[in-house]
Amino acid sequence: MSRQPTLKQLKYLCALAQHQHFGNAAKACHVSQSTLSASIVELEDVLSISLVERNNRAVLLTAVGQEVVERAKAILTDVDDVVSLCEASGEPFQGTIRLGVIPTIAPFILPTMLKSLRAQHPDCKLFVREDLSQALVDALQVGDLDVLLLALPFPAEHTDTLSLFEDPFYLAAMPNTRLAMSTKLRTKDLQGAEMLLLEEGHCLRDHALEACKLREKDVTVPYQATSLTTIVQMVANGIGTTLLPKMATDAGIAEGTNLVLRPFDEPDVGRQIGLMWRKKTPRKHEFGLLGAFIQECLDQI
Amino acid sequence: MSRQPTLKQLKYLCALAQHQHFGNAAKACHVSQSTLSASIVELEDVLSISLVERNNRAVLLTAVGQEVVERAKAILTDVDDVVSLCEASGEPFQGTIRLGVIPTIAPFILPTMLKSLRAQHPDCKLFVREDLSQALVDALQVGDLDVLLLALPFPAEHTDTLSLFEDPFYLAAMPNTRLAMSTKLRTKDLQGAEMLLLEEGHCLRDHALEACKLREKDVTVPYQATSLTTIVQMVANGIGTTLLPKMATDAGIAEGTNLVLRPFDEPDVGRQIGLMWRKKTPRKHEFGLLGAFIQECLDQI
DNA sequence: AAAACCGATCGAAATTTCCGATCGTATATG
DNA sequence: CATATACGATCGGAAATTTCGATCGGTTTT
Repeated sequence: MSRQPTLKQLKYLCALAQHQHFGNAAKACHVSQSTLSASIVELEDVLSISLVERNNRAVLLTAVGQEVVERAKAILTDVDDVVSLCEASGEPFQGTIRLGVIPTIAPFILPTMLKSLRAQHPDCKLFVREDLSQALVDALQVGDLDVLLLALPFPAEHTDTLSLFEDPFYLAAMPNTRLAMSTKLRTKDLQGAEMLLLEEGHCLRDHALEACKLREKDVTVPYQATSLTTIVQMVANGIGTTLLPKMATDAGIAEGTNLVLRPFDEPDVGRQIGLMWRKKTPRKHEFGLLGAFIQECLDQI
Repeated sequence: MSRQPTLKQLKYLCALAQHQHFGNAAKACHVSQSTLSASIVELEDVLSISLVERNNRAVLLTAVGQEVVERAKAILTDVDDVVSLCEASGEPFQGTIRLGVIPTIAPFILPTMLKSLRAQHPDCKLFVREDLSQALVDALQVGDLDVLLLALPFPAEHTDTLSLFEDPFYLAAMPNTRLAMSTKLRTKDLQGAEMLLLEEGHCLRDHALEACKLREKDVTVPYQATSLTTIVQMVANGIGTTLLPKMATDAGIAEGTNLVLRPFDEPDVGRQIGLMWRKKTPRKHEFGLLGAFIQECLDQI
């Protein structure tokens, strides 16, 4: 009867697969290199198979090793889910929630939300990570995050989403421009305008293009447009026009400028904001309540 | 940062859930009662929640405890799957195969099969368990068995099946009876005959009823008919008639009697024999080869 | 040729695990 | 009502393990 591998061994193996380097993986696991090395050897011994090829300069996973890593990851997140289940089993908002938020939402919601949360649920520890949608989804799927606040739709397997509210786009332009002065504002009026949008990777960019039926070539991509605030400043300096989510304007992103903010005279020009979590999470109910909580926060703004 | 539960702790919890008794669970895990008790306490400590209620005379699982047990079981079989994956990753038939076989197949195939296996794959360790289909399926799903050899169809979730061969039914009757002497044998001729079949729970019984379009009331259920050999002896003593799978007659189950064995003059009167395994098993390929191997064995009989 | 890097290995120390014995409590028995 | 029995919790010490720093042997870079 051969023994079972240990969770620790599986964890170390996953870390090794991620870092491709014994020393770094060990550091990430807060153990010495010798410990991790021995652990991997022991795992290979228990499974009586070679998982890792330590050739010159590179740490490579065997075919079987890769498969084992995949399964080990799943097992580890399943174990984490058990922990989460227990944490959440008391009243909701008692444990730790690891929340991912995209950069075009975070600055406009988090201040209000964190304040309300501390007031209403002082025992809830909220860990927030701000990153692009794809990075957040990746982190969600490997179990580094519990729930995401982002713009939908965003493709992600093994996840469920909860739509919270519509966030309409406003046109932001200088007062004396054509678009600022037209009687009615339609998306087709944007054709040929000098639109400034965030750089590749921001979902706001994609959703704005889609909502306004624009093509890539209609858009001017400014050098290093990494935040909406930057873009607003550029528009205020007459470089072009842009679209801002209502959320951002409500938060006063255009204060201190003389920009004109105009809603569209058409329905459904905007993006959908919602929550996303792993299908298998044991905390669906709590996250549903979190959604309601976020909606309350918005009403207060 | 709270620590992770250990696989060992989860294993002990599952054993406790199964035995509902600390001492017995400990025995099943080959540890002392104190060890298991402490382990459970530690697990509850790590998860900071009560999993087990030790009231008077009874060990009861908390609601959360039950959920944790479910997940723990899944995790443990996933870990076992990793081990299986590695065992099977070398050449097929090198590791241990835990095979479940139903009682109406086992005695007629296993002798030949085990002999061939030892000859062709001396490194393959075959662990065999003989039980009713439902018990085997249960064992398969919790990971106690790797693959089953049984009669299909048999409903089972999360499993795949591989049909191997048809096993026609033969009528077994005394020479001077109506059914033994009729020119052509049809299933409808069985109406009203005194059919002896195995007791409830044997799938052979159900498949025989279905293949011959018989109802429960057409059948005489003898007291304690637990094996085909017993039934054959009863028929040989003139108590009634029965159906025998060809597999059993080939193995000479009716030798030493003067029973008439007649095939039906109709197609598709029989049962389908096949393999079944968990959908998620990493050893599909190996089990496919096992199926081919079994077919070869049959050709030798 | 020397230095730097990387993973394996070893022995000692620290930690954890495990067991038997015992305790406390609740139930069954006389 | 007293005693016996069954069960799980707890404790202290022994045994097993885990962990670390130091070091080795190999390769690559300088």
